[in-house]
Amino acid sequence: MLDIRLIREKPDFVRERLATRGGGEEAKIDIVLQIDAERRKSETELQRLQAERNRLSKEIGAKRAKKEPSDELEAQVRKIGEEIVDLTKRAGEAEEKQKNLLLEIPNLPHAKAPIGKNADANVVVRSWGEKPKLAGEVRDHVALGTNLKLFDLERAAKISGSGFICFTGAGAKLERALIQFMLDLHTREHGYREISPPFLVRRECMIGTTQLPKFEEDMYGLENGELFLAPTAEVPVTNFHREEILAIVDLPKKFVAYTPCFRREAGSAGRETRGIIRVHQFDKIELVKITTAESSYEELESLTSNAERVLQLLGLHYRVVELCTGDVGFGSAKTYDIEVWSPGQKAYLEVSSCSNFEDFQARRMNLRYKDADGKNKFAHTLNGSGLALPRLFAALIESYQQPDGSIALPEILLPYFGSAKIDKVD
RNA sequence: GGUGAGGUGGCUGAGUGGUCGAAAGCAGCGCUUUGCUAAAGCGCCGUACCUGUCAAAGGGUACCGAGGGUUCGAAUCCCUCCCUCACCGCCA
Repeated sequence: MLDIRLIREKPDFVRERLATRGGGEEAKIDIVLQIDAERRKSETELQRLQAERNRLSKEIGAKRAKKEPSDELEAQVRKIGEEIVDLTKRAGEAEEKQKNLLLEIPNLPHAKAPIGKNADANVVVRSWGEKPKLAGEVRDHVALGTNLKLFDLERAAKISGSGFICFTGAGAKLERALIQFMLDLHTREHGYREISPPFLVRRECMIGTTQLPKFEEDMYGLENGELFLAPTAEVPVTNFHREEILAIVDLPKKFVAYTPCFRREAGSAGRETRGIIRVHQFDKIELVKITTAESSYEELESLTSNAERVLQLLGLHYRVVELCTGDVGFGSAKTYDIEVWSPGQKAYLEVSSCSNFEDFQARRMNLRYKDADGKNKFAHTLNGSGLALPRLFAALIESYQQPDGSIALPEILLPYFGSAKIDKVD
């Protein structure tokens, strides 16, 4: 949520930054300003009347104490009371309207973000490693996985419909090994605290991390829209400290969580849907940070490199892309996507999206910290996958496939997986 | 699911219709005294919003779990809901 005071004081600046997203959101600014002016007018008048009522009520109390008549004053206050009822309703409505509108205005992209309409304008900021030189026929993860029975998409569909994965045998074990490997890496070497959160989250939390109200059709809801299946651990973990005031000495907070993620993927039918690349349920390791305004961009760099480390240790080629203004997510000011190379797709697959939301989410969830001067400030929140599993799984088996159809796993997984290769159905 | 107890400021905890945004204590901050430490004394010390201003000071309103109601006036009375704790039942 943008700060209404910023909108009030620098409307041109806000409009200009929003316009770089190319979504026409800047048109909402005039409406917000108009509602804000109305709201404040009713509020000021309301408060004037309340002050008057308080004053007269005290007089009535004083008169009664002295056993003097107070009928006239009481009639006066009764009349003010009626006006207050009316104005309270009007002020309340204006506030509600303003809040709802503010919830639908996206964050301002960072001042230095590359300007552009869509993903074509994203900028590759670095890449690591090289595309693997594979001997013989290059198979994609579906062929490899089917052959070695690492997952079973047809039976998953029998259970849950299309867009679900059922890992089996060595595939299930590899999934588990990767989870354990990543959790150990982030907790032991990168200093994150492990959280195992609930997967069902309340509506307020979904609003807090910006999945709602705009993207409700992409979410799985239960209990009449009061609970949702979390589409990412970002939701439960970032909201962990919602409505709190943290001590500055406790910042940054760094959390890592392993959870399944549930997404309807409405409207993305046919896009990148082959195999296990885009599904309704997938596992993910998520990194979340809560920090100060001063340090959030530094923390974004380190968070991104913490996620990259997973690919480096697994020896997978990837690149890091900075998203342009037209491609950054609704709540984000700045985002790096980490894209792993998939030999099977002959394409880079997004396995992590590392974002700094600045105070956009914190304002929605009223998450603050007390700064060095004892003043309460909205925290800055960040998150990124570290990493998303099915795509990592796909890139891994494709990159390490052998001419005979087996998979030679990177050494670092040995203690987690228990053997160096997958060469037969288990 | 049932029964009972309870939700007041960073914490503990008073307050049962009027001058209560709320006693007191603890913690925190500042000052004084003091050889150091300690202790004592004095003062300050919630949040949001509106207004005001270059900025402030200042003024005002709201908030005692949430939402309604009664009343001239509600932390206080009434209703509904939520949450926490304890015990019972059921259950992975």
